[in-house]
Amino acid sequence: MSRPKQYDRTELLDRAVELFRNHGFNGTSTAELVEELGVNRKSMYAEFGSKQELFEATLEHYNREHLTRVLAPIEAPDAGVDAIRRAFAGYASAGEGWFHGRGCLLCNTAVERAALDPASGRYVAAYLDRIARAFRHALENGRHAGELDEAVDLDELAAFLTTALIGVAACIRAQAPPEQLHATSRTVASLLEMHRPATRR
Amino acid sequence: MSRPKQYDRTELLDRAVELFRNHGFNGTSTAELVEELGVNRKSMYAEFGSKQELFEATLEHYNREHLTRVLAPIEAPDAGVDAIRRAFAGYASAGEGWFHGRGCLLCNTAVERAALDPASGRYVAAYLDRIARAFRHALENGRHAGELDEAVDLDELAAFLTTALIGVAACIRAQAPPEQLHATSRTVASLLEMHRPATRR
DNA sequence: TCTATACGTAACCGATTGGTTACTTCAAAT
DNA sequence: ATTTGAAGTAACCAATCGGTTACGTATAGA
Repeated sequence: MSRPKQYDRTELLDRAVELFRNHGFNGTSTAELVEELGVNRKSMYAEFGSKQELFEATLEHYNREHLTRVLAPIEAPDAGVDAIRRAFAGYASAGEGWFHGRGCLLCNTAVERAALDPASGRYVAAYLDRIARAFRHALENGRHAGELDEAVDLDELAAFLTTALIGVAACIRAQAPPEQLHATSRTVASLLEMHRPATRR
Repeated sequence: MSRPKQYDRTELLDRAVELFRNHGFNGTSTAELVEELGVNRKSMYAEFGSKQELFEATLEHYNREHLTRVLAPIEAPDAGVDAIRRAFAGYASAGEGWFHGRGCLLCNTAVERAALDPASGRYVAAYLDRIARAFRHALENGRHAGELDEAVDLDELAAFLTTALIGVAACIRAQAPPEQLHATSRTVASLLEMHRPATRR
């Protein structure tokens, strides 16, 4: 064979996540990518092809690695209503800390690129669908566990939770007051609580 | 005096709203602005100074004109709980039509620029505050009209509605399924309904 | 040790970026 | 009618954009 690669693709993608999340696609130049990824320009193009393809690989990586960790509580097989509640509380708290002003790469992409770039649009559509299905899954578990009234429309509630989660992510990116996010989390929790069957309350 | 202007500043700003809303700040070049505004490059710079200043003038214009119309129902002196309900229903419907894939300039700016550009950040913060105060105002009216339980924390509910509204705007921009937005609208309505005083229900 | 092969380096490419300069046009006040 | 001063025009600017080329380098297999 020949000289082995002196970089790790996964590490490069992790750094690309940081750049694209902070500055967006248009706001990140190839010069910045070369510098922050710590790789040579030629190697970067050899590995990813183009800025657009690097961006798509970054979205793919973010969805597979980062989002999987973030959504783990509600995607867990045994997730129930409480997982949803704790997830929102967790996101609200994250908005105060490290994520403040950063937000979620896929939510940022949803606003910056989805309507302009078909490839980004497909990733965003899959992202919204993944979230909605995760909520739907946790809500179904909750109903089976008797945490939700039979009259509740689970698809409708899952759609609402999806929009609310995007709202939280967008507001974290917008550097909204942390109290706004906590209030949102508490209100979502109270909504779920209101849907508990009366007999079990 | 001298030769009068051959353009109308307000018309220019309306066209700039379209461009910046559709392609974002970074995605809109000065060449596009010159062409779509239908004004000469020199005149554009004479009128606005720089792309950044034009963008800020556009945000100001959008907030003063467009948002004032959009928020009118909930900012109206006599707005109550029903105004909030109808506003969300209206936004959800708008997402199916002309706004689909466009969204709201200030919500888009919240995600694309707020964390990177202090001037944009200030406009976005004022925007979030305006929305929260509008909701708070309508909720107060609603309580006085006996539409809301005394136990409800109006600030908390207003903060939640603000996040939810940003979520709707972001999802419209992201070209989310229209049904998701209607489901969100209906769930928000049901939440408000649940807070009606029992004696009046 | 030699060689084939893919990696790393750096200079470079035309196109586009935001912004300016030198000049012409035109309408209002004299 | 003349003067005046800002509006309009178009060519132009350096800097940066995303991407490529030519060349030097290092390593695995022979």
